[in-house]
Amino acid sequence: MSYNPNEIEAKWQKIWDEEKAFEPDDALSRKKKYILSMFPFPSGRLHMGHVRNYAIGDAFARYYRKQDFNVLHPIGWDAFGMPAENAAIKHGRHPKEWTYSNIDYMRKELGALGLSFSKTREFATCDPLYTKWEQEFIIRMFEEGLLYRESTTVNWCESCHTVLANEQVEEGCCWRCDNPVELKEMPGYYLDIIKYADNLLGDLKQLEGKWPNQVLTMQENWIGKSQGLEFEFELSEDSKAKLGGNFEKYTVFTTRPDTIYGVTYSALAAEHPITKYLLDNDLLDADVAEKIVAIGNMTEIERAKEGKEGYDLGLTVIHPLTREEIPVWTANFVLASYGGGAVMAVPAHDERDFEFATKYDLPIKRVIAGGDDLPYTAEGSLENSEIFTGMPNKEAQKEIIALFEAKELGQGTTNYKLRNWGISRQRYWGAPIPFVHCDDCGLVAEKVENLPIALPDDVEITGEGNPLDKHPTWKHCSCPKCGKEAIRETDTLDTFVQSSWYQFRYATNPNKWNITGIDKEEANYWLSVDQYIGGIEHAILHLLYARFFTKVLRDLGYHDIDEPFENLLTQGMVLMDGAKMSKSKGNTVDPDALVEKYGADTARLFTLFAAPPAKELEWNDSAVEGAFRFLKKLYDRKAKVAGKTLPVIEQSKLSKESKIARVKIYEALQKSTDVYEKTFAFNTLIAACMEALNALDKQDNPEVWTEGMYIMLNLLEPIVPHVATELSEILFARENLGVQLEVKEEVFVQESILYMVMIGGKKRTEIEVNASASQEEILIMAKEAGAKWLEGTTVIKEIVVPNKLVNLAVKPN
RNA sequence: GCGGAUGUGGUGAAAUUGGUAUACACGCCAGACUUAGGAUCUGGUGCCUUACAGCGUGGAGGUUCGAGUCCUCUCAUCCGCACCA
Repeated sequence: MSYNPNEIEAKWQKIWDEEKAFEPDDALSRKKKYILSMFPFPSGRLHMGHVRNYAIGDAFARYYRKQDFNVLHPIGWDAFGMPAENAAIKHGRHPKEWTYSNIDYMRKELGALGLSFSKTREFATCDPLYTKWEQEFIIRMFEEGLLYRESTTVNWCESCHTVLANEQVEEGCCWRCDNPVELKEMPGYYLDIIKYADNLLGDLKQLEGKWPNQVLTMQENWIGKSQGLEFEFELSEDSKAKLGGNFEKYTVFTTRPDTIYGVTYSALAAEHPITKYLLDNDLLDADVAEKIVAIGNMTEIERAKEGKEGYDLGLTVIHPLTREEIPVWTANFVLASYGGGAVMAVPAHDERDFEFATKYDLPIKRVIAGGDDLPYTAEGSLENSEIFTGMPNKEAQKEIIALFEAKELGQGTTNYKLRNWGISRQRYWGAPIPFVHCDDCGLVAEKVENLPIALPDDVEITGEGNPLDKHPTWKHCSCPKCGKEAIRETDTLDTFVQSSWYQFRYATNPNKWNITGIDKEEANYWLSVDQYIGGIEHAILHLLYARFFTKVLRDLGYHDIDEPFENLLTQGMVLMDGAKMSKSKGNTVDPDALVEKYGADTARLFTLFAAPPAKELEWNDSAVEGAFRFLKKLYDRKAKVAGKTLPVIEQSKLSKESKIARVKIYEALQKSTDVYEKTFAFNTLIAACMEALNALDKQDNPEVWTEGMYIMLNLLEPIVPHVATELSEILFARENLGVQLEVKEEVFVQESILYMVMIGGKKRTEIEVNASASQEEILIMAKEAGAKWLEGTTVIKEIVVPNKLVNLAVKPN
């Protein structure tokens, strides 16, 4: 009978289902592996990126199950989010109905791929039982002062009608819809991720070698720690008067305190309170005011493109050390969001300050020696710096901070580029933020016993405004504290909040899901995730948030884990004609059609064979055919197998071809451990199996065939589970899938070895040498064989690399 | 500009970590079987050569008996961040 993947795959999927083959052991006593592929958003259909992601994860899970680990390999649905609301607007479907019906369809698609997921631990993040615990965490964070509400300038996406976190803005545009982001002043909820910045940065060290370097450096840069001096500029008396006595001083931050004597002006952001005061009180020329307002309305990206622009504010401050009066400007390159929105400017030693000073003809004072050209930003000794003159600048940085601290003028401090995580979204399809606004009590957390605060089903979704806010009754409630009439918060949580703790939810036994969010003992047993697999696009977003949440939940006592994901594999994209597959480009391959035509095993085999997992995968229809051909051949060779168990083979009686076949088989077995535990190069393991099958085909010993198939099916089971299990069932009653296979060293012992003979570094000839030959004997043979090339030369060095080659270094006579 | 990667046949890619470069697969060429084949099987396939030889891992140097692998410089491509004071 020929290979019929659809029949075989349906059969085994049913059996695995009935056997509950992939549920983890609740005993928590065995050694464990937690294998996790990033969960999908239920968009409607799987795409090839999903197939790749889950094929990789499934290979790990099945491999470790065979190694007798207790394996947790769960799947769920990242189910809240904009597209559900867009579907509601476009097709009039309720987000909940849309989401759950998509989940039902995609669950079937995953099933058809034969993925070994736990069925009992599946959930969707929009399940009320998930929301309930998430809201509890949020309230706990509020109680601990990690969550606060504040009105500030936010990133606003007009197309999504919602606020975005800094991490969700890519080159000034919305990460989801690519619409340019606007700045808007509005209230929102924030998680104090900056409080954990140092912890998040420091723990990256634990991940070195286990996470891709690229991801580690991206996170490091994103956190953006810098150390320096923070001090205050006192306004001159005239300036204080001009500002109506409302301001005395303002704070600036510098990483270059060594250049403090080179300060020739100070610059404020357009959003700085002093700038605003001047604008609000008409204290600037009308045309200047207009231009400053225009700057304030630009995004940071737009400002960067504009080039340096600024205006004299007509104010002066006092230099803290020299007591000189220094002019104050506003400048478009000063960021409101960093370092207090004000800087000291040292044009001689900073490129931006230099460019600005040159443009506006501001003084430039050199204070670091070195080089001829300004700005000079490298190391050097101080000059024009009073008592610090002559001191190396590195040393001066410390000394000057010490001086500021001694005189109580400022202090050494640390700044981060990382901004606090804005988690409120003005959308319906999300987890409600569990707070209430009370006229008397202010912002009050909902009582934990009232959780979950569920979404109302009867909403009208038009795309205009927040449906929760417009709902006639939902937001009206009583204050959890005083009982008076109050208004429920209508913002919902960023969907990245859900994906920040789902790894803990899977670890909690489903029979406890209604009594606890995270079971501490189970979390401590299962976490960290031993192997996490997902796309590089989450290098900052999800992976930073999930690390943050893990640390916060640890500190709140929910578990004792420091890092959620021990090992990270970032898979490459699936491409077609060199471009990312996308519906709009029309270059997609439909997984359903692929499975229908060739079967899931071919889809999985091709995906793992065509490229190493971290690299981009270029789709190739004929290579898919090639993968299918290999499986057909494998299936066909079942006729060659004679025994039902692993035979004992007498090596010495085998033909040369049979010996080679055994070597190839055992090489593949050796490779397997390496691939799953170190290199993740599934493509090379598959290649090794192909080589083994080719070598088996060149001989006809039934015992060698039996041994070969016995081992090879075991090795291939994680990759092509259906056909491997089917053949194992037919040939070996599946006995070969459960055993620990051992490498037989005698297979690699050779009676004679082929040595390459190199003369003068060039490959010249080969010699066949008895395995027991001594080094001297080998050299004599090599010289005989290479006599032709040794004529007229003297051998000056003889190298014998055991089992490989002889190299004779020569010089002409 | 800063940071991270990657450069190997016509293509996707290997190379036990310093030891016969191009395994495995796709494609291509030839042949077999066929009424036919976009099916299957067999053989061939880095470049230049009739052959011997020579040349070949982006480029230029270096270390070494020996370099795809180590060092220095350089070029190209991709990705991320981007006025962070």
